[in-house]
Amino acid sequence: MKNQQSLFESSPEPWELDDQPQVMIATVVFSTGPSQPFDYLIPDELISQVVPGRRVYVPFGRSNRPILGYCVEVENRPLTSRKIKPIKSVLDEQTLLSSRMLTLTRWMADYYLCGWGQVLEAVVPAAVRGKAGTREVTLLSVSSQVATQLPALKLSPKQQQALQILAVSPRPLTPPELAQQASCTTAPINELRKKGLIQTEIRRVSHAHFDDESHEREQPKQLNPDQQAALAVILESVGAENPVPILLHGVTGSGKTEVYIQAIENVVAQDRQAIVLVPEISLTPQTKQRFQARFNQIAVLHSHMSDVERHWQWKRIAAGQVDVVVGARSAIFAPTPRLGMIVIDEEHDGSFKQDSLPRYHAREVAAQRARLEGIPLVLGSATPSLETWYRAKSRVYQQVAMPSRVGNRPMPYVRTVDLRVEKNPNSRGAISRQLYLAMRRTLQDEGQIILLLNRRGHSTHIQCPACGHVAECPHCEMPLTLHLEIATANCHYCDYKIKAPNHCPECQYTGIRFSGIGTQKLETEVRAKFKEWPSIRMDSDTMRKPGSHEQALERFRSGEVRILVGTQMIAKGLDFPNVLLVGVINADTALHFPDTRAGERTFQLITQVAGRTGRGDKGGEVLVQTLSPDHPAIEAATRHNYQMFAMKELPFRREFMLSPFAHMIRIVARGPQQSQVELFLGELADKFTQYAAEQKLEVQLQGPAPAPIEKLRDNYRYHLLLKSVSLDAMRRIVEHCRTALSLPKDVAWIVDVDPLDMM
DNA sequence: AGCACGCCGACT
DNA sequence: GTCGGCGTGCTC
Repeated sequence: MKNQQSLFESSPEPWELDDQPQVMIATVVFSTGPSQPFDYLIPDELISQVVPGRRVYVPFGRSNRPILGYCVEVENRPLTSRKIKPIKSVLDEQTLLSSRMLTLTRWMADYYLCGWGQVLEAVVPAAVRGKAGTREVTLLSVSSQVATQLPALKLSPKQQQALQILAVSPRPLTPPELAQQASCTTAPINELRKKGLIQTEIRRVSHAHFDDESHEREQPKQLNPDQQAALAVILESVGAENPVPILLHGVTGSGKTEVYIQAIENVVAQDRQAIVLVPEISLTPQTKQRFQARFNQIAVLHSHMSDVERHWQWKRIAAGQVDVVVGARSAIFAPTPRLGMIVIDEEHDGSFKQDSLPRYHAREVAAQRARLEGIPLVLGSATPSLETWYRAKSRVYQQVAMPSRVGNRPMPYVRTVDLRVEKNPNSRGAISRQLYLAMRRTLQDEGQIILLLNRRGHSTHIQCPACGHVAECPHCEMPLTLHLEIATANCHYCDYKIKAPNHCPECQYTGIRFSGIGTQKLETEVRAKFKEWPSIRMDSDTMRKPGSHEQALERFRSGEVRILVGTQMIAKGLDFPNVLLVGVINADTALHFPDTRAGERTFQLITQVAGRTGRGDKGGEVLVQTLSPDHPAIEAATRHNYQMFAMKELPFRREFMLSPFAHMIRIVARGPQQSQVELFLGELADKFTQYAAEQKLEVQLQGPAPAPIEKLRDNYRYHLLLKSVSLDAMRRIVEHCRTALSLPKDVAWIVDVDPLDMM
């Protein structure tokens, strides 16, 4: 590797090179420990096995303890450094990463400031690394040579018989099989192996098999002119040399999925594969069915998959047997051998950003992968991220719009309900008079209703009216949420829970108050007000069991359930034509978060959930309850006006040097002692400033300041924001300071490049 | 990340 | 005197 620090002071002069013996050297990276690459000598006998993308055991450190690393490069070059150790052995028979995937992961390590090995560990599923569902078997056979001279051999009776049986066996046998057939123990068999009369082959076999159920097939749908135009743009770039990513900006219900599918059909017809990324919660049976009905070989990668199946699917994909891979974030790493297109549906969705190491954004990784493979990337959304929108406006990306719904259905009519003036004594609770009447009307018209409330639990606030005491998590100092069904007060940031208090723990007053509304309380209110209509609640509390999601949606689809209450998991992708009313209980929940993306998130959530109605012939309407009906994000969402939202939001982002006008790196430090954490991050900030000045790097520093979640699981948290037009400048600073500052005993810090979440 | 090396305090 | 505390620094 070029960037590896040499143990020698200088590399040999050109005239010395001829005399240097050329040797095979492998560059190896590790998933733990030091993040820089290390060179190892490849022994002659391993030359054919040591291949980039396979794992190797190498001696490491003074004690030469064997550790596992990824070979990322093999090179024939003169032996320059004195200290080079040989590779011990090779673990994988097959390459885990193609050279393109190695390039991609290398880019990720550079971009997201983490070790290459750490990236590889995240990209290759644990199930694949652990070879889940496979087993090593020993297969015995007799070589044809030995078989011909069989009668001439002098052997003990048992050995004679075992050898005879093996010689006539149509397939190789395992030792226990042979022992059974020859009715002997493995002892005589081992004797034969020792004598070299039996050939031994050790093979890894898979026991897993997952049947491809046959699926009902569907024919391509007729496209409307907008869809045809969009498809044409995408297909044009399928054949292009270096296609530019395409933003498919289509309103909810405009038929984006059909466009993706027909584009992918074209790719598959050319014997290439496609990857389709969808948000975590959109990975529903409907999504799966939709693709299964149109493609022969698809792999759906979801989080509730067993290790054995995950490994099996990975192998199928790597073998080129899969045409379309559908999955959440990590499906971007699917080992498709001839990738022809990447589609990201709902590209604005926050679940494409990983919140653990490496903190990548699948959209950015996809853009990079598409670039490396020279293939189109299609980004679809009704509410594009401002990053993507801005790139499209600046002609970095191409844009196609689908401004109307399929079948020329109108967009649903959206009204706001101003909660500030709503003071009807009949409507105490979460449902305003107006929403109540609309619900009544909808139910009488045989329609279905979706109610969105983005807070789970029963009551979000537990406070004593006598002394003012608020029930808080002792580990996170955040208010506890009452969960009435199990009579507990839970922390939503860690797993702390206590029995629901019936008196104040401070002053013993027995009238402790539960206020603030969650989905659970809303459900109770709905049941009380609409006794005769069945309802169902979907949030992470009720959808815990595998299959419960499917079951709940099926009950709603069938019409058995008329009212669906839920958190944001019901805001996306659902396509039920009989939903005639959507109610947003509180549009402001996300609005007042101390986060620069609060407006964007609110706009997206309202627009998305509003899109769940008006999908049939009976139209649809949306009621948005809010305390701030004049907020630009809410106003834009009620008018289905993305442009209006973007034009309000972009100048703000420009002024405050926020994405997409600048890059940001967020540093979060945490530790059990507040002063220590604060002090450390202060020192780090000083180091940053100092180095930036030294190197004349234009970087803006904000903080250190307490993070919005100041304490989490007994750890105090502080953060520091770096902003700059040049991501490279910031990366250099962080990289430099990472080594220049020693870390106090129990303080840890993380680096988040292009953060989405500021909590 | 581990692990060796090293430079100081309480024991046989 | 030496056993072992954990504070630095190196690992191809």
